[in-house]
Amino acid sequence: MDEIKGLSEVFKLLGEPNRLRILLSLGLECRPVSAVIAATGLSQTNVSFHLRTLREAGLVRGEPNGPFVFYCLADPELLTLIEQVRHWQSGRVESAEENGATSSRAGRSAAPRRRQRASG
Amino acid sequence: MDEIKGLSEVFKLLGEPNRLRILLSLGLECRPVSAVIAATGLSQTNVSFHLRTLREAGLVRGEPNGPFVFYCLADPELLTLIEQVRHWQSGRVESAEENGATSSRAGRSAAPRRRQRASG
DNA sequence: TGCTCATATCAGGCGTCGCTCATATGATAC
DNA sequence: GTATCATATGAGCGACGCCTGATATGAGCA
Repeated sequence: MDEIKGLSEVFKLLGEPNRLRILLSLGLECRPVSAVIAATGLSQTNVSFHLRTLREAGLVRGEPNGPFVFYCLADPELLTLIEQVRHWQSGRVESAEENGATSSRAGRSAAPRRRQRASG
Repeated sequence: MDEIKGLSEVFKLLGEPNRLRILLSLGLECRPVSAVIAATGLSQTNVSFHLRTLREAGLVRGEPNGPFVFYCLADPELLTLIEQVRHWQSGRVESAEENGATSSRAGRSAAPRRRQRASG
């Protein structure tokens, strides 16, 4: 597989808010599905669905224990990476808020050149 | 905005293969759109579309120069973060290839418990 | 064996978004 | 002013994937 494609697939997995919530709810522990449901407030089937996706991608692993299945990160290093991006993003957000006096349009990063649509 | 939602949006932006290709084609330089098109092989309008998305999200900035618009990363730190994840991912890929003797089903991370669908 | 609880899976609906075609706009040269 | 080149934008289509409701399966207990 194309390397960049494979890399983008990791990002894509993390790019779904509820899936990211699920991963972060695990932290560095192994937790039963019910704990993930309680922590995220998502439905059981939705959690199960996302956990399957994460499991098949190799980001988490499931370990049966009696009637429970405990899920944890397959590699704790992933959490470190996520936290690094999180730290970077929070810095951007704070920086953007400091520039908050600009209008919402400017906040959307106006096109580099003046441009008007004739039909506009 | 919900912090995790905001974080997932960064990942989502990076989770689109062509958008990631565009970002990586910039590297640490400011480059005209035409260079991005040449480097990625994507159509002009598709590149422009993605650059707009990246620009509005604040990941890149565009600088007009004569008839050209040069784009670069708004924060070079982003490239560092991407490369870190890339390094992590390539380690996983190599590790998975070393375990390549397993069947494709096992490679897909079988469900934690034996499960058969009666209607299967 | 039947019941309860925990979890997984299936199928379908619907919203999101990547890409294309057509076209508009800005900058420069003649 | 016109032509050319570089780039941006609008609109629409089709693919994708999240979520839900229904249901299946496994484990434990009486």
